[in-house]
Amino acid sequence: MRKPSRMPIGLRLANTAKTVGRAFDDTLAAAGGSSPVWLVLLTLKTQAMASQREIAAAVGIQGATLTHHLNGMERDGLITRTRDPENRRVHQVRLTGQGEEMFHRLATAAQAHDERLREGFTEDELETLEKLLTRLQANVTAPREGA
Amino acid sequence: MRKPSRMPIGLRLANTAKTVGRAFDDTLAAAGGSSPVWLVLLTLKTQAMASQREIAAAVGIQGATLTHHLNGMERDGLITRTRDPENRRVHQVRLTGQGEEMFHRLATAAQAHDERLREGFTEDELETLEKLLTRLQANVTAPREGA
DNA sequence: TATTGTTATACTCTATAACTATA
DNA sequence: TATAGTTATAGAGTATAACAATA
Repeated sequence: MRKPSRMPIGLRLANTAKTVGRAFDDTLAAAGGSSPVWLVLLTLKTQAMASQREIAAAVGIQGATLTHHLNGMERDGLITRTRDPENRRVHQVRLTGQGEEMFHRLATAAQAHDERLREGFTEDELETLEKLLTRLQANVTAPREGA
Repeated sequence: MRKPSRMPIGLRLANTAKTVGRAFDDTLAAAGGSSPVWLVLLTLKTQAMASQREIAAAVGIQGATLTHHLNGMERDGLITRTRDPENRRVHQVRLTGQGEEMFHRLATAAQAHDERLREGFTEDELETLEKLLTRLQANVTAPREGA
């Protein structure tokens, strides 16, 4: 006879994500950034030639929401937006020097956060955790019969 | 030689929580509720005699934020607030009949969500996941030398 | 017509500061 | 003075709908 999990796994996940996410937000804020700004910068550096549609998809937000963040980032001198001469509908988003600096500052902060997070975990445990999280996400992403 | 985790675990956690959380929000919304309302109702049913301070702590929000939600829930007829005659500073929050109904509706929705989430997981895996999440949270909750 | 992105507007959750009532 | 809670205000993140520009 085994004692079942006493708490819904979704609630456990939400609690953990809330606590960890707030700690991360604090870390980013101390470095002068925020979570969406960091995700946008990371996407720009990782997927160099991304259109705004692609960036929004990568960050997991709507296009209009991305525009909102890009407006702020442009105002703060982190990015520039210019039209693509090949297809003038597309706006090319590029990092400025300040944007590069911000990226590196936030990358450092993010790395410190992640090292703190990993403390006491073995590589195997991290891999296990990552796989379990992926499966959890898949369960919710998979199309349902009813939908 | 082992291949290290390719993605920061914090990012993996945030992604999963975002996807799963949104699915849960949709589920609750379809049942006429929301995440904070569900957490408040759950706390009221679980810790019967909670003061607002305790409810706020259990839900993980500030007192003023809780007041905001309770105002909405009172307006919607889910709860009543009366002063405790023993200590008139304390407000006793109680579920109305409608509040009970809402609780059961959301509980059903939450259970369905969690069953979907657990699909394909063994009890052992869920327990492992729960323990790993708890350790992750502890890493961020623990006091730092620098703080 | 379809696609890319912006503008206008608004909603939800959250928070801090100042306040009232009570002890 | 200290505690419980509320009010006023604001800010961050997100979203939808309507629109403009381009293809």
